[in-house]
Amino acid sequence: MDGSCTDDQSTTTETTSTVAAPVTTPPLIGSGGSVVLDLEGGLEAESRKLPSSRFKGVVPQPNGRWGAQIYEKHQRVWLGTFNEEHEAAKAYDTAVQRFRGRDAVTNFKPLPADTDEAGLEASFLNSHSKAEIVDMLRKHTYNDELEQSKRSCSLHKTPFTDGFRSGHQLVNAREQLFEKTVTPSDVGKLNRLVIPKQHAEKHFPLQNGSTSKGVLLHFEDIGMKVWRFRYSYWNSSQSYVLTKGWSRFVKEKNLKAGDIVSFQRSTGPDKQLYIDWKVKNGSGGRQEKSEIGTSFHGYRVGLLFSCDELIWGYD
DNA sequence: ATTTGTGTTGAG
DNA sequence: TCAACACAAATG
Repeated sequence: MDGSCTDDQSTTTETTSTVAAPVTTPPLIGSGGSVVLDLEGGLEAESRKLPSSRFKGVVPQPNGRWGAQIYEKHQRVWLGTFNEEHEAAKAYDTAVQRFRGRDAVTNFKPLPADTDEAGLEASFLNSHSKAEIVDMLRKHTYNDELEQSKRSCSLHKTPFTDGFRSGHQLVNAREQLFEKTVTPSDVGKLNRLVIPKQHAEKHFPLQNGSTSKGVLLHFEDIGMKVWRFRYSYWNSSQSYVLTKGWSRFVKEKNLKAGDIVSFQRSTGPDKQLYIDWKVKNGSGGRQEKSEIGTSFHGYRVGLLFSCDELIWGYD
């Protein structure tokens, strides 16, 4: 039935590219189509032909997913595979801007240029090699890296951010590692939190020997309470997880599915790890009593970040 | 057993 | 340059 592609047939909006791309996709394939034999075995009209994407740089994969690719110097550069067609299209957009410059033709980009955001992303792109950008795209970590880049340099125009150079008030500067919106099972009776593979491997690499038995990680929360979680890799589900100790965190913070947990790490030599959480976005303020009085902490870690270019602690 | 992504080709 | 298609290399 509907199994075949999700032919929304263009929702118009998709062709918002700057200049070209006025048409994208012939409205409808030649109805008459000249294709003499359409009926054949007719079992699955799908099994034979692949969907064919409406987006530039996007190609269908046999398993229903989407691949992104860009060409340079006569050869293809693979940008990875994605579940959603538009994700692949966005990956292409990112790549094409890094490869061909600011005003290359994209699938979406030319959205209301955020003036500021655009500049930040542009500098982010240029501060990385093509290979690095491609790598991020293939690993699906581009957005995280970009966000992190934005945070580290809040170097606006303000010449002096008074209040900061207090000399001794300089608390631990942290960098955001990643966030995860917890699933029902993360806060359920399985007593474990699955850490998305790409983040786990990047930030919490397990040593060869530790893979099976795992390690004990220490995290400090907003109230300076230290949490210890067993971190290991589960071969059965092939996933990285926080197990022992996790359920207590869920209980104390009263975490619910949809809430977001965030992991940070000190940028200093200590490499101290931090954990924080916030209630699901738009969750009309579900504030449980939470005896600990944590009531609501605005997730302000973002303000504590340091920028590599800002040197402060050098006594 | 699946999935990725490369080899290759033909069209634009 | 680009995507369609086939299928081998890579992964699980």
